[in-house]
Amino acid sequence: MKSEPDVFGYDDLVRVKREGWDGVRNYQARNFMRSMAKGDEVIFYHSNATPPGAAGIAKIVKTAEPDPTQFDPASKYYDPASDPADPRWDWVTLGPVKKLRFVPLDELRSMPELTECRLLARGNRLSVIPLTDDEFVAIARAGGVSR
DNA sequence: GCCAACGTTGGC
DNA sequence: GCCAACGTTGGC
Repeated sequence: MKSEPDVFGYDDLVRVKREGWDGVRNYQARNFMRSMAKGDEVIFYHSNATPPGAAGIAKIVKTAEPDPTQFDPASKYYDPASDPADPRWDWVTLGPVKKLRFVPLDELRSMPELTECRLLARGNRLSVIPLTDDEFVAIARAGGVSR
C-alpha cells in the first residue's frame, strides 16, 4: 500500500497506532482492499518520495467498510456521486507491525524475487497492489525482518 | 518541472 | 460503444 510520506508516512502510522486508509478512489484498488482479512500484513510503501521505497510492515486491524471522507464536502476526497445508502468507496484500517530498514526502489528493482512484482511494473499507478507471499517475504527480508 | 501511463469523462 | 480530452500518479 502506497502513501506519500510528506502526507502520511510509516512513522506517522507508528505514532497514531491505527489509521483508516482514506482516499482510495479507484475500483481495482478498492476491490483489493475488500479482499483483505483482519491480520493480513502489507508493505507500507513511500511513493513520491526521495527516494521512494518500502518503509515498513503494517497489518489490517479492521476490514473494509465505507470511507467516510466520500460523504464529507470539506474533504478533498468528497464524492458527491456516492450514495450513502450504497457507498461507493471503502477503506481498511491499518496498524503498524515493524519498521523496515528502508528499502529504496532501486534496490527493489534489483531483487530477482520481484521481477514479476506489480509494484515495479511500468506505468503502475495503483495505490493498493497485491503481493505474493514470496514477494512480501523478500521485501521484508531486504528490510531486515525475517519470519 | 517534465513526461509517460492510464483511468475517467463526456460528446457523439 | 467509441474515442479524444483531461486529470492524476509517480518516477526522474
